[in-house]
Amino acid sequence: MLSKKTKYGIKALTYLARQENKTPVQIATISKNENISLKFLESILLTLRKNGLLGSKKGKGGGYYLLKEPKEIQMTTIMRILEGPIAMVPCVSLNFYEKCEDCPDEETCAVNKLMVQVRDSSLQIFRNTTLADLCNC
Amino acid sequence: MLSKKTKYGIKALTYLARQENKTPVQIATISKNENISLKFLESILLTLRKNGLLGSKKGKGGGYYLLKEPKEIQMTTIMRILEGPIAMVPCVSLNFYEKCEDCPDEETCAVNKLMVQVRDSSLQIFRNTTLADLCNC
DNA sequence: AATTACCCTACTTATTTAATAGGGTATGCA
DNA sequence: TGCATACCCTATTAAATAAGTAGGGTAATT
Repeated sequence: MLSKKTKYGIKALTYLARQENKTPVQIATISKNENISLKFLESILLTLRKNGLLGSKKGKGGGYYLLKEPKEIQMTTIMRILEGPIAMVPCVSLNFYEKCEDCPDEETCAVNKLMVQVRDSSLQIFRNTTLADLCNC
Repeated sequence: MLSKKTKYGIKALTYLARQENKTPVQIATISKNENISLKFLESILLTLRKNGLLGSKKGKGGGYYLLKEPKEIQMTTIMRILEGPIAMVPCVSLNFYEKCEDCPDEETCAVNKLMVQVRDSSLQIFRNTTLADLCNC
């Protein structure tokens, strides 16, 4: 299940991507337009800034803005920052790999076998989709 | 993230699928061989029985057994019973649909748009994979 | 200097997950 | 008939995560 955090994050990013010029947009503006709890959104945007997707400007006329062109931002990047692993199990994760405690052998594990396929197909979609594809711009 | 319940369920089902004849297999046997907590496995197998995938036999020589041929059991069926929705958000779920509380319009929603694609690609894999594909038989 | 708006920490509530415990009941065989 | 086997069912719990709340601090702009 996709967390609200990720959902809201994607919505906020598309909102910023739809802006004509790169004027900073206030948190409160996004919060209002996208029906997202202000404080919760604040922490999400902060995460996105710390991970290099957003820039921010303080003081009057301040706010958040995209650091790259929407078409340069892959969904894989966004998903990994907000949601974590793309894979459904750690033992098939490329960026967050962890060995299973049970399961003596990954090679012959039925779950592993299946989830590698699911990971790859999701990955293909997330790689081929950019922020520009998600907003109508 | 895939729940342990689903993971264990798939492992148990493949274990049963690998049996030569359809002799019932005891819970304790599966539990031991697949490193699954006995009591937890018990509840998982019960769910699978109630949903028509497994049959059971009580008393001495009893246990669980598959009701269909492994190649007749799609992964979509197993996933929906154990994990629930295939989709990452309820608003794109085919079998567990729910409208979003936020989000005024699904048509123009960026998250919806993306998650429909992810759902479809996962669905394609789960539909084209049967229990027989997962075990080496 | 005042205002605006980001920045950060800590806390809380609800939900879900992954068990665990402890019996109850049906079946088959001696 | 009785006993052992093995499924069947309910309730409880510990831990983790999600989602949000509260409140104040700090930096930048006008």
